[in-house]
Amino acid sequence: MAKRKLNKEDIFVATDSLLADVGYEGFHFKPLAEKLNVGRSTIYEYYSSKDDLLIAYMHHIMNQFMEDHEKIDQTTSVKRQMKELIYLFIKHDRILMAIDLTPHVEKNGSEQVQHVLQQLWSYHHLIFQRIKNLVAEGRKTGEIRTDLPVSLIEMMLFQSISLNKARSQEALEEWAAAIYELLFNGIKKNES
Amino acid sequence: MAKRKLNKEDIFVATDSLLADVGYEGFHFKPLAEKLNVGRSTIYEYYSSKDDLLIAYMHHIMNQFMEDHEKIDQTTSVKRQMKELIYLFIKHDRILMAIDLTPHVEKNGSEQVQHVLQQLWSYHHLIFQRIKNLVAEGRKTGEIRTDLPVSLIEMMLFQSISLNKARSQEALEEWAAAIYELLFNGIKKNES
Amino acid sequence: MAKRKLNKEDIFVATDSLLADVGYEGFHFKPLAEKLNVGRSTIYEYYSSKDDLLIAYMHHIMNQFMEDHEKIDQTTSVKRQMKELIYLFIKHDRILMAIDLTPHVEKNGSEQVQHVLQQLWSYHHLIFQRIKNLVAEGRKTGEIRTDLPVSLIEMMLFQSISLNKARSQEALEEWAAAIYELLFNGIKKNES
Amino acid sequence: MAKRKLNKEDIFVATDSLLADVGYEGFHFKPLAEKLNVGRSTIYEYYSSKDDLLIAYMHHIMNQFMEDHEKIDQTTSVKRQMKELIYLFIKHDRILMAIDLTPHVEKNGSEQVQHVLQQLWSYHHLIFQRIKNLVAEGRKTGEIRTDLPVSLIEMMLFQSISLNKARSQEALEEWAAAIYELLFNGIKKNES
DNA sequence: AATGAATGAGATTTCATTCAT
DNA sequence: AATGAATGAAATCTCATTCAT
Repeated sequence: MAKRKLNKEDIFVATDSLLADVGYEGFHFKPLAEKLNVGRSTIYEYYSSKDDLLIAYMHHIMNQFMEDHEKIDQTTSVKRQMKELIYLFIKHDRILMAIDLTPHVEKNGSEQVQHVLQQLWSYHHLIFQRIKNLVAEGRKTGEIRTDLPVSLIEMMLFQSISLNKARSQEALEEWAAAIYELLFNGIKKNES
Repeated sequence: MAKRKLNKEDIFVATDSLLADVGYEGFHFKPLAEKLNVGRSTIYEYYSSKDDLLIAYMHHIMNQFMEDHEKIDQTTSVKRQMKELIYLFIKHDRILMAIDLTPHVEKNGSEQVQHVLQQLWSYHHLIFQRIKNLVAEGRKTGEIRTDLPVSLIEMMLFQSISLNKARSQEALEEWAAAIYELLFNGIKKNES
Repeated sequence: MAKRKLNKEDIFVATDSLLADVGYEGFHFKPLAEKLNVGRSTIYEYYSSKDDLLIAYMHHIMNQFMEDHEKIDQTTSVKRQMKELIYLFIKHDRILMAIDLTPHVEKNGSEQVQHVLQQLWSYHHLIFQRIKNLVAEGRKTGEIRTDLPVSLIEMMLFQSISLNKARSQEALEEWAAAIYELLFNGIKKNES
Repeated sequence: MAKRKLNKEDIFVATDSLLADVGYEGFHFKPLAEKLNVGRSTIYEYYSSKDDLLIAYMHHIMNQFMEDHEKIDQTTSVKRQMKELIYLFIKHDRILMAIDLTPHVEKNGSEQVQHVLQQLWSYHHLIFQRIKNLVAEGRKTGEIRTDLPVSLIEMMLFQSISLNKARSQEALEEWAAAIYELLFNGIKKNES
């Protein structure tokens, strides 16, 4: 086996960390290479362009989420499903970042890229659709108020993904539960 | 016979519109100059650099918010104050955009810039502090639940700024009210 | 009028000279900029990419040729027309170089470029078709031998473009006449 | 248990084919290695650089030609010799490609390379000289017209090498004969 | 002998900024 | 005050070549 320093997994980790630090702009191969302790051009041995890398990264993140997402039992109550969904959002907090990358990459329409983007978009759509359906169902079953704009509820749920800054791994579930609590029952103290 | 074409106010308007359209990346002097119908170099007569312009813009946005913000009557109930604060967030939805600019500008530490940034940061801090105080007070007065993490409540309130996409001007108040409703009473239907 | 050093005509001249020196590869913006005594990036103010410049150059060359080409009286004898055509080839010896550029540029299919390429190709085609027609007609009128492969005659005529290396301007006509003589009557001494 | 996969002959064949396909630019070690089914770096075991390989290739092509060339009987008539020479050009159509490589390699003056280039140049020169001598002799013996520029006749003969695109192997001789016919007797139909 | 991996040099391109008028 | 023109720094990408196994 020859000189082996790098692998795609390493690159994902560094990409993730760099993106989290500086966002899409500011995401250049120079700092990425520095993080990985390799020459800038080495990365091109693994991904033939910046877009290529980002697409692969997005795919990776999305897939991880979709895998977990499919495990949610769709036969239980809306409340229960929403609780789980929120938990997933918190656990996979990178999807928001990944989704935010889409518009930047969409520009260059190189064949292959377009195809993967299509799939990513369908995932994105699926996630949002999932929320929409849950809210609609919750309204029917009387679990969710009908006097609030649906779009607001949907957006609020979706936004909850981004409420995860700097959480410790263990506390994830509790944090997700708290978000659920807040969204469902509000912050007002109910007199008992 | 100097053509009086341009003034700082015009530049702010164009900056705001361009930033809203394309975000920080994509914000270049070429399109900005096109929007203003002047030569690219003309803008340098008013701001000595891109950072300079952005700093001034951020300052402008912040000031507008702070002005309104000071009008909030701090002697009324926490609920009332929070309602008004949310309304202000919705009305001044540009502050989030302005705040997001900070990390991009921070890079180069040119003396003057650093000073203005400091002030902007203090504003940012002040806004967040305001939320913190309200939440703390609400907890004391029993208006706000104590079984939810304070930081979550604070973040959720702060995030509400970004829930303003594509609202019509008239509907602002209703939208703000809905957000308030959601946050305070939750999305769960209460059996009456 | 502001600092004016450069114009598109200058760039064409330098492009022509550089292409003649080093061909398509070896044609880089660095030496071109040096020839023009400007910074490398300055050229981008005039042409937004290397392809862009080359396309414009090809267009320029082709147009010059087509202009002259249309002046040929198509009602005279095949011999006369061919003589004139050969003269044009010699005079516009750059078209061969321009045509040779086509395959290099064709790769990147940016919208606008494709369109201009189409036109260039139609010119190229037109030129070759012109030769084909003349040869066919000459065979009918008995001016041209029928015992030689048509394609060979066509190729030989077309190749004559490239026989122009380092001719002095004044001698062009004589040189063209000599080529015509050679092609028509051969190099063999006819015993009179 | 070393896999005996590669030898210089294989590399020549692949080089020839790749050069014919894509020309000098486009001639990279990556596609070459793919054609050979070896790793890119393996080629360096045989040639220490791209230039090295190309020089060797040119040498190879030239030698093949020179070998055949020496077989031409220099005591027969000019016409006969010229006919044979044209045939050789057609048969060894690769020399033109090889000669075209020269300017690309000349750039870097690594000692060894320069020496081989010198030799190649002498071959090139020798070929052209051969034509020159034949033409001069033909003029003396009255086989060739003296009213045409010598240089034109020489160039025309030399150019005939490139008239070989896509000929089938069997037809080579006939094609060469046709070229000879055209050059010697012209394309004009002689009234019998 | 063969090769996977890494890399540095150089080419293309973008854009904020300066300069001369 | 306004601007057309020029430019340098930095980013993306390619490829010949080297290195360690």
